[in-house]
Amino acid sequence: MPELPEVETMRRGILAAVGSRVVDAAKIRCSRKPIDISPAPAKFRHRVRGATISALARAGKRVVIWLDTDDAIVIEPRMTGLVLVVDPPTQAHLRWRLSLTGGPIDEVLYWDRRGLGNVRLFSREEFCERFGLEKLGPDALEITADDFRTRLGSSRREIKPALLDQKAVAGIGNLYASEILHVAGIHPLRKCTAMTTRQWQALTAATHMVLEEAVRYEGSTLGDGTYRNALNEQGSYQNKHRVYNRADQACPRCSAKIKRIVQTQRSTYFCGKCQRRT
DNA sequence: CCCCAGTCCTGCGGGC
DNA sequence: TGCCCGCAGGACTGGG
Repeated sequence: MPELPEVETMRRGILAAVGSRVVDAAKIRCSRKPIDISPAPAKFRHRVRGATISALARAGKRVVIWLDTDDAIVIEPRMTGLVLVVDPPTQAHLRWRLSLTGGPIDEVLYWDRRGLGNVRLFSREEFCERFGLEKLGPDALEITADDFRTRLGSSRREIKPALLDQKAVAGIGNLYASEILHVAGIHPLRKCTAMTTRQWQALTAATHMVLEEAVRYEGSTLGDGTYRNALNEQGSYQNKHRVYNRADQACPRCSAKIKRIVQTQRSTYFCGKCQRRT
C-alpha cells in the first residue's frame, strides 16, 4: 500500500544510490504475466538509452525519474510495488530493470507481487497533461487549508473517502487518512460541507504532521511485510500508528476503544470519543 | 458533474 | 490436511 511516505522514502533511496547517472538499458523482466509497461520494450529502450538522470521526483504516489531528454519514467507501485537498488524479495515478481553505467549500484529494479502497478514513459508534455493540477491535486505535504476548502468544501462526501480523492489532494491513501483524521480530531463520517474553517485548518496541520513523521520513520511496513525501502529494509511507522489496524485497542489520546467501520468498501479506524462529528 | 460499485491482481488466514 | 472464500486498497471505468 505505498502512499506518500512510502513512495517518498523510495524516491530518496533511489536518489541516494544512483543520483545523476547515464541509462544503459531498460529491460522487462517478467517470469509471470506481464505488468503494464509502456511503450513496448524496443521503443522504451531506444528512448531511454544513453540519457542521463536529471532529477528524481514524486507525483503523488508515483516515483518519477526525469531524464535529460525531457522524458519521465513514471513508476506507479499501486498495492505491492517496490522500487529497489538491491536484490528483490523474490525473483519471480521482478518486473522491470533499468541498467545504469558508472557506479557501484548499476540497477533500479521494479518488483511487484500482485502486479497491479505500472511503469510508463512520458514526454514532458504528456507528463504535464496527465499529472497537472486538474488531474492530481496539490501534494499533501504542501497543501493549504484554502486548497482543502476550495477543493472539497462543497463535496457531499464524508471527509474520509474524500481524502482518498487524488484529484483533491495527492498522496493520501487508506492508512494515512485514518491516522490524519485522528490527529485532527475529526470524525471520519463528517460531511465535507459541514466542515468549519477551523477544521480545515486542523486537517491541514494534521496532514503535514502525520506525513512528515511517517517519512522520518521511512513509512509503514504492515503485517504482510511487503513494503520496503530502496535497500529492501522495512519502515517503522507501523509502530507509531494511532488507530490504523488497531480495532478494539485503546485510543492513545483518550483510552476509549478504537472502532473499525467500512466506508466506500474500505476500512476506516477511528476513536468515537475524541474524534468529534460536530 | 458527482460519486460509487466493480475491476484488476496475489497471498494469506479463517472456517469447515 | 486441503480447499475455498474473503480480504487487503492502489487507480481506473462504467453507469446511475
